[in-house]
Amino acid sequence: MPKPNVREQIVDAGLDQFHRAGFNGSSVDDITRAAGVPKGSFYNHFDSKEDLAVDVIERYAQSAPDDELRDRGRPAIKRLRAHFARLAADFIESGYTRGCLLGNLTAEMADHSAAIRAKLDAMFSDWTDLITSVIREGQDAGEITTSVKAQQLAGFLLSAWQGTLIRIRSTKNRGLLREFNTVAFSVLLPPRDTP
Amino acid sequence: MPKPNVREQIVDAGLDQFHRAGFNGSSVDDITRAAGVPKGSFYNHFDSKEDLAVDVIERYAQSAPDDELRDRGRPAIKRLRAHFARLAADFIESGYTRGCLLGNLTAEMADHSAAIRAKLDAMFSDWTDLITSVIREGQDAGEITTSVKAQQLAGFLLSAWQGTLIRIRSTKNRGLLREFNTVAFSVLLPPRDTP
Amino acid sequence: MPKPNVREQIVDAGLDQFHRAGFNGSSVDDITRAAGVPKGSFYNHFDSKEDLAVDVIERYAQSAPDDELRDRGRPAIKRLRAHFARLAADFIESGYTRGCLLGNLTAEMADHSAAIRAKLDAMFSDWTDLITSVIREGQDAGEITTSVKAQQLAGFLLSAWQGTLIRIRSTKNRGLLREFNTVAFSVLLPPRDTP
Amino acid sequence: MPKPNVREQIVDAGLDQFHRAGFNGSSVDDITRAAGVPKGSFYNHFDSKEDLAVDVIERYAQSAPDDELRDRGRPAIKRLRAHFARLAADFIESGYTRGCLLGNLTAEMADHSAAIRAKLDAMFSDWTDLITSVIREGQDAGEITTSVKAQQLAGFLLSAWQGTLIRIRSTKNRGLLREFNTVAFSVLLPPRDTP
DNA sequence: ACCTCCGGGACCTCCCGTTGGT
DNA sequence: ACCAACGGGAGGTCCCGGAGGT
Repeated sequence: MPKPNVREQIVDAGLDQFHRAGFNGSSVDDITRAAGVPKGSFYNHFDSKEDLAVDVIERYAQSAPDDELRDRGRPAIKRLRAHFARLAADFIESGYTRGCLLGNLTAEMADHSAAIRAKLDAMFSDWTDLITSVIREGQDAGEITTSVKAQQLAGFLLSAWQGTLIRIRSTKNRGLLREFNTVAFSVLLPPRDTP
Repeated sequence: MPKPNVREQIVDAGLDQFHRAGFNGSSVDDITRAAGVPKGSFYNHFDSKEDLAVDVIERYAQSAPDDELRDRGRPAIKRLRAHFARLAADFIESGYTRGCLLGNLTAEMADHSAAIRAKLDAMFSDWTDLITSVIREGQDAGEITTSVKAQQLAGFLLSAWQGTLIRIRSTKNRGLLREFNTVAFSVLLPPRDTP
Repeated sequence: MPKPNVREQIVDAGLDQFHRAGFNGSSVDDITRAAGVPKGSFYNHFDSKEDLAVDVIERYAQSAPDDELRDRGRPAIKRLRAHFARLAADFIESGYTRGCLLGNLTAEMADHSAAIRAKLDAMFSDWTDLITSVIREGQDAGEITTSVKAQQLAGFLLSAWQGTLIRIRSTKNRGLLREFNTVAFSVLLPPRDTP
Repeated sequence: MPKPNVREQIVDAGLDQFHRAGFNGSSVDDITRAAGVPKGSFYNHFDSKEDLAVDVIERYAQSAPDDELRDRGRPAIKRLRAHFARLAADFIESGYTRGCLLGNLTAEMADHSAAIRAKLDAMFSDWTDLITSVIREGQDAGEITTSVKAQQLAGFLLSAWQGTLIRIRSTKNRGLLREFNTVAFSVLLPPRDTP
């Protein structure tokens, strides 16, 4: 058991703060106070708040749940549905707050910090890749029959999910989750037959 | 009304600043300086920066282009495509910056300002309503044949668009626009025949 | 019946505000808002906030209760006791807040505004004169037998009262009222005989 | 401790400023400028201006002269007279300005800051206790013979003193000092015999 | 006579990042 | 390596008073 690591505590606290209040809404002071470390210590571990954000994004992505996606024993579509259902459950539990840190920081910081944007891009990319591979497996198994390429489908699902989170946060209407589940997934389904 | 309207100038400048830098990233000083009015005048017109944001959101929504949607002479799907193509063109022209103010402010402020959230909700709602009516017309005309309800389709399109903007801003890869155009719209199209 | 007088309303509101929050704690905006008059009107009626304070002090003194003191049918000491009992009752009812506006403004402003100080002096002087005349009547009637001059007794009573208000506001202990009633008044009483 | 203590300097300057201009009349800028420290440093040491006021009150009370009261070699009444004479001398020297910080802050802030009120209460209480003990010694020695309890006498003396300061500041008439010396102290004296 | 709108400046507070001593 | 103290500057807000139109 490693001794309580100051840097880790700061990253943890930073993750929570950034998720709650955004980058500009979180002060270094807020973060160190929440971490229970002296404020002065911050700059021993990070060059800047921006630097912390990069680490926070990494940690957020690493600790995001992806068990459902990686469960190779199940059909691809079930894995995808389970994945987003899990994300939705967490979101509902929070009372439709916070949303996805990757989306939030993109909206807030993409134009202002190249380092943060690049990290967000990488994490989105990992996520897309993972979903792409699941879709590809579904295609190989014949479960997914659309002609659209796996990577595009993956990217689209992620975009639709991000947008759904945003819109639910503004409307506080969870009905949009149902739309996501039915409409977004419909693009994976085999073409419907004409009667 | 001879005197240049200070309030209007502040709203204009606030719109631009909030769009560029977000709510917390824009200072009242930035805004009044950009508006060319003395900072001290700000509070003659607005109770707070939050109060300004509410007005800015209103103005953003009102000045958003919706001609394409309202052009009742064209088929519904063409109108929808033209609408999002117009939004996309503006976005491309900006170099994939800024995104949609409604989405950005939702991501940043929905959990922290009830007034802002409510305004965002209302504007999203207007937008959804407009799209819903177009879709409904398309359904009535037999162009749109999916069984999903018009309102759900409209909501989904909007979410997908918001998410697409977010993800493009992080990846700087306009490929996602193509995904939106093909995949998102596919849900409107008549069921494809199996060969 | 004169039509609702803007100036009067400002003075009334100013009295209340100054009494609650002091001179520096009350803004012109607070006052005009409380008065229900447009803020811009203020300077049509008063040269400055200081100028208003002078009027407020006058009004405060004029509207202070002095019926008990003027009731020439009763013995002087009873009139004095009734006077301070009335002031005490008002003070208790307020929850030991506000104190005496004359004392408060003296503490806050005497060193900083000659005009205010002069007005306070005048009002204190009127009050002392009134009490002096009551004491003098008591002396003439043989009720008050101390050798101290009436004016000194009056001044002392007023000082003791002001100090009592101050101290009660800090301690929230109304016990000091009893001290005032017994100890301060004892100086008026005839020398006690040793049995 | 080699480094000039910034916090101490701020407290010193704050004491002087609050005493001269009151709480609302003193800005943090005034105080830090007088202290010769950068304004930005203020909030490293105090949570708020209110927080500083609490410390200032403590320091004011601690540095108040009480040698005369503690000089157990002298008769109690002489000690009390010497104490108030000393306070009066300081007050006269100031040109009847400033008064007592405890009384001033009570008048200005008692209704608006619980923390300040509580501190004022404590300091008044210490002061009363000290005077009470002197009076009690006088009673034990038979110098003070009134039947009133020592604590009430002490409280009354303090109230009368506070009120006297207030009234002198408004009238600029030091005659009230004489009244305090003769009338207020008379309550300590043994009952006068009738000739 | 009135009052909307204006404005320069100051209010308290907090920011992010550094420095110097341990 | 740590961190208390620091610091210049900005944060949002509100101040008192005046100018200019009705």
